[in-house]
Amino acid sequence: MQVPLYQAKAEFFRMLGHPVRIRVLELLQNGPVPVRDLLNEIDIEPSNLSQQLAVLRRSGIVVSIRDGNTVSYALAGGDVAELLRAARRILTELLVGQTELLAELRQADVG
Amino acid sequence: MQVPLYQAKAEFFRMLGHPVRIRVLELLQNGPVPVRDLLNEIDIEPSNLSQQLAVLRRSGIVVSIRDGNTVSYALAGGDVAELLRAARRILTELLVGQTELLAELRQADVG
DNA sequence: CCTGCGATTGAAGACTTCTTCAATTCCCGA
DNA sequence: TCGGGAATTGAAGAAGTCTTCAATCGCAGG
Repeated sequence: MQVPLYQAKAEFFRMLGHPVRIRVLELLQNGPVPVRDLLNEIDIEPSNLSQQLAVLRRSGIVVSIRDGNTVSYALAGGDVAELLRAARRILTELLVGQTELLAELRQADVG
Repeated sequence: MQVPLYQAKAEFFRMLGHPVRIRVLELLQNGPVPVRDLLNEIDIEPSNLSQQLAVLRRSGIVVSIRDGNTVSYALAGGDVAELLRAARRILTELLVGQTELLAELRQADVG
């Protein structure tokens, strides 16, 4: 392997590290979606969406399918859902942790 | 929720998007590890490691524990292992996809 | 108290990534 | 073949992240 695995992983996570890209992946989870519909959901300029779609395409996690005048995107394979679920689980813990911390800080204010 | 969830997720993934941070999380999976040992494994300047550890700490995914003169880091909670496994599964698919693509390109060269 | 080691911090410049713009491609229908 | 809508591209400035440096903190031992 030319590229060390931990670097490939880091690149992979960086690819996920953008709100629009996350939303797109979530929207694609029930099958292909036309760019037009993504634009409807996401409230962003078309060219910006295209840029983000290009990032996803380059990584290989999605593919684009042209049908006449409309282009649709679809997940390339695998269990993206599972990844996002795992992320949500951890994220939930982290946010709970922060809430508790916040509560303690408030206590400290009062006490 | 003040911060939309998809933005929190994006920040979370961005936090993971660095080779050193990934390695640290992997090294912490069997329990706390002193900074000294991390430095031994990772080949990076101490101050750089500290910066990356600070990123992890700020996100809440790890905590630091001081014992006399040595500081150790530990996972704050949850199933980071599962997340990394899910990531590896997808990553493997993606890399296989790229390898196949490469093979096709070579075919095209010959044919 | 002072020295030294382990680790952290803040700041600055190099480097990446984001957003936006104008220009372009692709395809359909007239 | 021309017009027009859908989507993409390339480029440029703004914004963010990385690496490194010197300075600092905290603690143990002399």
